[in-house]
Amino acid sequence: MKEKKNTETVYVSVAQEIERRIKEGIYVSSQKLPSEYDLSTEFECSRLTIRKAIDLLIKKNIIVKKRGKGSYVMSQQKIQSGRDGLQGFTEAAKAYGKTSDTKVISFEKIKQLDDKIMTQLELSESDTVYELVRCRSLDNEPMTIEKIYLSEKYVDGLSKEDFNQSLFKLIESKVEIAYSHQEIEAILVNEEMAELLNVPVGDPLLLVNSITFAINATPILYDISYYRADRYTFKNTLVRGNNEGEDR
Amino acid sequence: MKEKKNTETVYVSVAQEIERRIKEGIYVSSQKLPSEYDLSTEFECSRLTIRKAIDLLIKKNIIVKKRGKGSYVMSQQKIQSGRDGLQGFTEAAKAYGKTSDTKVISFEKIKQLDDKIMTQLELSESDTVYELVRCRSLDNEPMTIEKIYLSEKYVDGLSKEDFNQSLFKLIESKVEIAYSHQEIEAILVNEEMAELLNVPVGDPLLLVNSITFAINATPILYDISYYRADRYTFKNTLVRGNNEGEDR
DNA sequence: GTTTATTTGTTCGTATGTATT
DNA sequence: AAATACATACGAACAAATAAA
Repeated sequence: MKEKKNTETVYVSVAQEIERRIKEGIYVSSQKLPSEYDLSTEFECSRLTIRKAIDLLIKKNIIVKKRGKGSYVMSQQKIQSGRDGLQGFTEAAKAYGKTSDTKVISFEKIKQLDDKIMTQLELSESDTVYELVRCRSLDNEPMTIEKIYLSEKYVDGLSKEDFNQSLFKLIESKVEIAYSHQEIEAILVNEEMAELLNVPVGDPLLLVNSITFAINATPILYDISYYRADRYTFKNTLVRGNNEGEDR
Repeated sequence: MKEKKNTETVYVSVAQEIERRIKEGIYVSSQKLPSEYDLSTEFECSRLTIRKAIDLLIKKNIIVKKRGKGSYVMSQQKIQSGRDGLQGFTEAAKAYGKTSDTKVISFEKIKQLDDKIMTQLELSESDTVYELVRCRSLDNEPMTIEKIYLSEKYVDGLSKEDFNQSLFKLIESKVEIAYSHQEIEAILVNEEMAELLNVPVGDPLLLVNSITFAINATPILYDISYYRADRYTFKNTLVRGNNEGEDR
């Protein structure tokens, strides 16, 4: 173990400082930031380093740039599901100052699984698949039910109780998680879900299907999540294209 | 306005070539790309240029990188609402090989507008606001109803017929659009929407509220869109954080 | 209306650090 | 321990968009 901890990379710490100034109100929304050149002088680093720092903040949807004009602080800053990537539930709970809780409802071997899911997981009929059903609550109010399907090899040796904690942490000891594709749609609650989520039948739900992959594009798990629509929304920021590729 | 074609920037054309190879199947999903060094040799440019090209493809969710390992082609490539930023409807239509169509239902001055919306648009009671209601169809099937609220100054001199085309194009002649915040939720269809969208009352809908801003963080328009849930889903890709800033 | 200054965008070259195999 | 590959950082230069003189 070497203790070069603080290293912090210049551009990350510059980004943090700029972000701090925005939060402090030193750089106000709708105000132009100092130019890259000025910032590089102030922070005593190269302009490219400033650019990298600003790129970070653009990725975080805090800043927008315009060629020939300058960099601007973006209006507001919302909590976005998915902004920091996967695993947003517990985070979001923290951000709203709520307690979060995960309960395992069932965990069992599945004999017959939907063909579409099997195909997407790149499994054949001979493979054994497990189904994990969990209920996640905010402030003890059930918010979402998730059904997760994963191949035997990722849950080998694990039992029901192990899944009360972060699923990703468990799986990442076996394989590295890289990204996931998700699809959001709206449906009506059925009896099964109505009971689990404690809402009346006929209420709308947000249904989120997602497939999670490892770095080498191997599908790891298929997740079907049902969110109470009256308590949960997905937030998002779209930035007007920089016209890189094609026209629109 | 001249239409500058590609080739001008090295890293963009490199990115396009790499993307082409992925589409052609030369670089297969789950396969590692050549190293940045090898690519820079092949394309006869600096490694930084390759990195910028790859950064572009990462932003497009086509590639994922892992420090010390390499760059990998991401599995699949889905059409994402919002991938190219705002104004996805017509694009998405094209991608699915469908015809799209926009009809103006109404366009009129509003006297009393919801306080929340007025606040978000940073307008006072004395300001005049217009409401534009449009219906957008795919293959002549109504898909979404959008209610758009904007200040008088952006629609000055325009009449109902002008809005059958792209709203953004119209507005961008007056002010430059930079980004928008959106929020997705699920609701049940009411009678008004049921009729306009031609679906039974009680069906679920995707409700998308969005605020669009100019570069200087001035809110331009407030958009409330209702999407038929049985025909429309939002797709998204979440990438596992690179642990840049804080911990999570 | 043309020129000039400012500001971001792109690209090269070079060097060193860090993670993985 | 060594080779490979990505990450960070510096300096320098010119291009292109924008706004001001």
